[in-house]
Amino acid sequence: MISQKAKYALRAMVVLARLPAGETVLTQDLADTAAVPKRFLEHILLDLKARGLVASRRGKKGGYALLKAPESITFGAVLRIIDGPIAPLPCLSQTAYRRCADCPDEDACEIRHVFDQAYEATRRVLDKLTLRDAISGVDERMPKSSARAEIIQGIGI
Amino acid sequence: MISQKAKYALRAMVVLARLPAGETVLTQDLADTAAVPKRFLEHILLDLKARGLVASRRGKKGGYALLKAPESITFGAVLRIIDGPIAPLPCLSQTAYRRCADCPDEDACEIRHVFDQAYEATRRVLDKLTLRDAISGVDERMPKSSARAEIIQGIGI
DNA sequence: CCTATACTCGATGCGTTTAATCGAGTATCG
DNA sequence: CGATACTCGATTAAACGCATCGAGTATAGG
Repeated sequence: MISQKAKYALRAMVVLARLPAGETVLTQDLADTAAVPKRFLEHILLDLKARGLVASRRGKKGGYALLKAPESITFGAVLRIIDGPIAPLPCLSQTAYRRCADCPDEDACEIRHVFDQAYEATRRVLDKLTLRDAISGVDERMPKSSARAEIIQGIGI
Repeated sequence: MISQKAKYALRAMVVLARLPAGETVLTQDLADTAAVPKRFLEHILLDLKARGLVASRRGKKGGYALLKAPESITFGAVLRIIDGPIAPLPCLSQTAYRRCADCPDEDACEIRHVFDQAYEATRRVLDKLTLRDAISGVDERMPKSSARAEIIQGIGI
């Protein structure tokens, strides 16, 4: 199960992905739209910002916007930022490899071998599907990727 | 990530799957072989027993053995017993469906749609691969499925 | 330049889960 | 009948999840 926090993050990112080009959204509005506790959302957005997925502007007329095009933000990327490694075993993680303490030989580990296959199947989905995939088909009239640069420009990064 | 407990359970089950026909193994020996704290293993085995995956005999010459053939015990089955639902979202679980509290319309949930695909990919692996798959190729001289009935017989279930 | 607005961010609370350990109880073999 | 070994509820310490609070800082607009 993914964490509640990850669910919040993904819902917020989907809202941001639907945002018209050049617009930002206030944390409060984002919290209302995505149904996320505002105080909690702040922390989530800071994490996403630190990893370069969103940008923010302070003060009046402030708010958040995506820093990358929706089609270049995968579900896997968001999930890793919020929940950490997706891999079912630490010894399978690409982003945070850690040897199992009590495992003498990884290549001989039957459990690792099975979960390797499971993980690969999962990755093929989560590292492929993007925010664009999530919102397309549901609402066709949204800002196209070409307009995304303006948002970044407009926010002054 | 799967829990440490699930790792223990799977390691223990792999050891049991390798056991020659008709034999049982003491909890202590199983704990040593699979590198699991004995006291903790007892609880794990009780869970697996309650769900019909293993059988036990008390007293001298007691111990544990598989109650089903290794090829009919999937990794998913063990995982569900120990860690609960495998599904990344409660609203996707077949075994423990639960609506997300703040979701007005499941069919319109973009997050659900993406994770549905991820989950299906995972299930295709975990609900297909069995203990037999795990041990075959690593050690070819092990009890074949036909011998499994004797174990069940021998243990008096 | 001043102030209302809104992002920043460390600290804290607290209930749940995880990963065990303990000890008393009970069944079984020889 | 006694040694062995499974049974099982109680307890525990640490970590984690899910937030909330308050003080701080940057910015737009008057």
